Amino acid sequence: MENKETAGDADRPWQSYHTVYTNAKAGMEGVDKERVQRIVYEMSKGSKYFENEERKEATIREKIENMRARCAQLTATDLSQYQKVADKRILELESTRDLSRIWLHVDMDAFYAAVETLSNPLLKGKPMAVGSMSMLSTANYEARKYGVRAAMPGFIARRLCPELILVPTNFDKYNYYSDLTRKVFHRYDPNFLAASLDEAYLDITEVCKERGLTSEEIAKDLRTSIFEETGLTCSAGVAANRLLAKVCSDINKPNGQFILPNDRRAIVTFISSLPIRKIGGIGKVTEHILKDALGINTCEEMLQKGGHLCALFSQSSADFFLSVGLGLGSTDTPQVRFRKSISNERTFAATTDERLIFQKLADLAEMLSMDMEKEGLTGRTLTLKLKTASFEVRTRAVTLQKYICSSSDILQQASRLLKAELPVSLRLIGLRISQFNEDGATAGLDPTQISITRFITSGDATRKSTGDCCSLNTDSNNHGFMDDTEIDTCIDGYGTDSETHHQVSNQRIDNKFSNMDDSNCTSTNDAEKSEEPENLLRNASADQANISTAIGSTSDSSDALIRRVSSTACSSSRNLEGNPNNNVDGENQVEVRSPDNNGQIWWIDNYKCTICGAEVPASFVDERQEHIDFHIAEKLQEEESGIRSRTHMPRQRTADKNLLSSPRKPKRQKSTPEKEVKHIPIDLFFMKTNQKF
DNA sequence: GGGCGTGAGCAGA
DNA sequence: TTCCATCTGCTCACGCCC
Repeated sequence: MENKETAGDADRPWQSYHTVYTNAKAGMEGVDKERVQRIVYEMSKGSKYFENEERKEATIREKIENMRARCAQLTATDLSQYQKVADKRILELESTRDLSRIWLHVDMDAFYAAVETLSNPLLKGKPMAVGSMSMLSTANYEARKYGVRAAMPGFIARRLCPELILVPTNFDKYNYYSDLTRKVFHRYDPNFLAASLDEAYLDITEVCKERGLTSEEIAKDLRTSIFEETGLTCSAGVAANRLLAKVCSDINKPNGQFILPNDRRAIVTFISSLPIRKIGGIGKVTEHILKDALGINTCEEMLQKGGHLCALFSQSSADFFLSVGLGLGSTDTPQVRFRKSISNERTFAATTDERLIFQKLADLAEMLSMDMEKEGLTGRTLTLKLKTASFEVRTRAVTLQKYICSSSDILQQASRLLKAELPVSLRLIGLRISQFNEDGATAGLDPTQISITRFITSGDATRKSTGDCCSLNTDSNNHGFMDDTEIDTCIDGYGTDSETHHQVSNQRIDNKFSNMDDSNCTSTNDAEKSEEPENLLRNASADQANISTAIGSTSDSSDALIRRVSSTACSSSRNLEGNPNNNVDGENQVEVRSPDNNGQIWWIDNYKCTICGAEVPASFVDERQEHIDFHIAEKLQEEESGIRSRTHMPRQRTADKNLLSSPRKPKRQKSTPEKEVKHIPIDLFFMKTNQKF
C-alpha cells in the first residue's frame, strides 16, 4: 500500500508490512514513517500475530488478482455498457443532491488523553497515551510525533517513544466530559447525532438562521463554548452533508475548523483530489483493492472508473463509490434506531485447557446476560466468536426458536457451539446475541407463540421481558416451549450453578481495580489458581444436575435460579475499568439503599456507592471524589433536563424481589441514553445511516 | 427467486 | 518485564427451503 514498496523491498522488508500505524493521522505529519514502520515490523516479525497478518494480506492480494483478471476479461463492448450504467447512475445520484442543510461535525481532540491531562496537569506537554501495554485507546499530540497512535499495542508504542507515559482508561471521566460536551451540542441542535463519546453531528441550519450567523461563526462559537465549559479543545467541519463534514473536521485538527461552502462546484473541487482513504467507510482493505486493482487513488477517479466499479462491485458498493466521487452524503436526521446486537468478548493467554475455556465461556455468558438484562433485551441468535492461538477468527451461530437472555440459556447454547470446535487453542472467546425481540415479548418463548401467550397472560406478560426476564426459566409455563434440542443441551451442556458463579465473582473482585488488560482474563489470577480441577469437575456435574432439575421445574430449582439471578444481577454495575462484576455475596446484595432525594452520596460498608454500586475503597480518595462529582453532575443535568434518572434501575429491580411484579419500563427507549458506571456503548448514540447515500 | 440462516470480513470508534 | 482490544453495524457469498 505504501508507495515505496517496490525495488527496495528486499533490503527493507518492513515497507511491505501493511499496518495502520503509518497512515497519516492528525498530529503525525512530521513523523519518520520509515522508522515507525521498521520498528513495528521488527517487533512484530515472527509472531503469530504477524503470521496471521501475512495470511490476511495474501488473501487480499488474491482478491485483487481475481479482480484484475475479471477486469482483463472485460471487452470494450462490456466496458461501454457498464460505463452507460455508471453514467445513468451518476445522473440519478446527482439528482438527489441536497444543498439545503448545513451539517457540522465536531471531533474532540485526542479526547481521552485530553481528559486525563485535565485531571492531571503534570501530564501536559509530555508524550502520553491512554491504554495498556496490550492496546492504546488514544495518544496525545506529543506522543503522535513519535508515531504513537490509537490502536497500537503499548509495548510497540514504548519502543517508539521510551518516555511515553501510559495512563489506564477511566470511562467514568470520559462519560462525564462527554455529557458536558453534549449539553453544549444540544444548544445548537437538540437532535444532534452522537457518533461516539467524542464525536457528534449537528444540523446547524436552523441555529444559523435563528442567530443570523454564518456557519463559520457558529462553528467558532460552539468550539469556544466547549472549551469554556469543559477545558477541552475540539475541531469542527462544516459542509452540506455528514460525510463531507466529517472529512472537513479532520483538516485543521487539532483545535481548528474547516468550512466547505454549500456549493456544488466547491464540493466537487474539494472532493476531486481527496485521497479515498479520507472517506468514512473506506478502510485499509478497500483502499488497497481500489488502488491496486483499479488504480483509484482519489475520489475523482471513482467517477472516472465508474464503468469498472459497476462491472466489478455490487450495485450498493458501486453506488457508494460513485456518490463519494460526487461528494454526496446523508443530509437527513435519521430516525432513532435501536441496537441490533449485544456482545462481549475477552482476550486471554492462549490455552487448550477445556475446563478453563468453558469457565471463561461461563463468565462471558454471565456478563452478556447482565448486559441484556440491563437493557431489557432478549434475542434468539447467538454467535460464538473464537480467536485461535494463531489469530484465526471463527464465528459459529445458532438461531433458536425462543428468545433468550438468561446466562444459563446463553451458556447452554454457547457450549454446544464451542464443543464442536474442540480441541482448539484459544486466545479469545466472544458471545453476541442478535435478532432481538422487537415486540418486547417474553424470554423463553417461541416467537410464533407470543401473541397467544400475551393474550392468555394479559396484564402480566408485559413485565417479563425486562430485568426479570432471566428468571423466566423458573416459570413452569415456560417449559412447554423448550424443544428437544434444548433439552439435549441442558443434559450434556456446561451449565452453571450458584457456587460456580460465586467463584467467578470472586475472581473478578480480585481484579476489579486492575487495568482492563489481559491480566483480567489470563488463567493465572489467584482465584483461578485456587480453583482445583476436581472442584471444577464437581461444579460441572453440579451444573448439569442443576439444569436438569430446572427442566423438571421443581420449586427448589426455581428458587435456586431466582437466587442466582438476583445475586448476579445485583452486581450489574461495573467498575471503572470495565470489570463486570462487583458481586461479593448474593446474600449481602439484598440490602440496597437508595440515594437520598438531595442526591447525597455515601458508601455502603465504606466502599460501595449507593447510587451505582461501584466499589471504591476508602483509600482511593481521588477516585471517590471523581465518582461523587460524576453523580452530582449527573443529578444536576437530570434536574435541568427534567428527565428522571434510570441509572440504577437494574440494580433496584433485581435486588428487590418485590419489584418482580412491578410494571416494566418501556422497552429500549433510547432517547436519553442510560448513564452507567460502565462506558456507554457507542451504538446507543450512533444513528448509523446508510453509507451509500 | 426471495427469504432466511450462517460464516467471514470490513470499518469505525 | 510487558508482546496486537472491544463492541457494533453492515455487506457479501453461499446453501437451503418454500
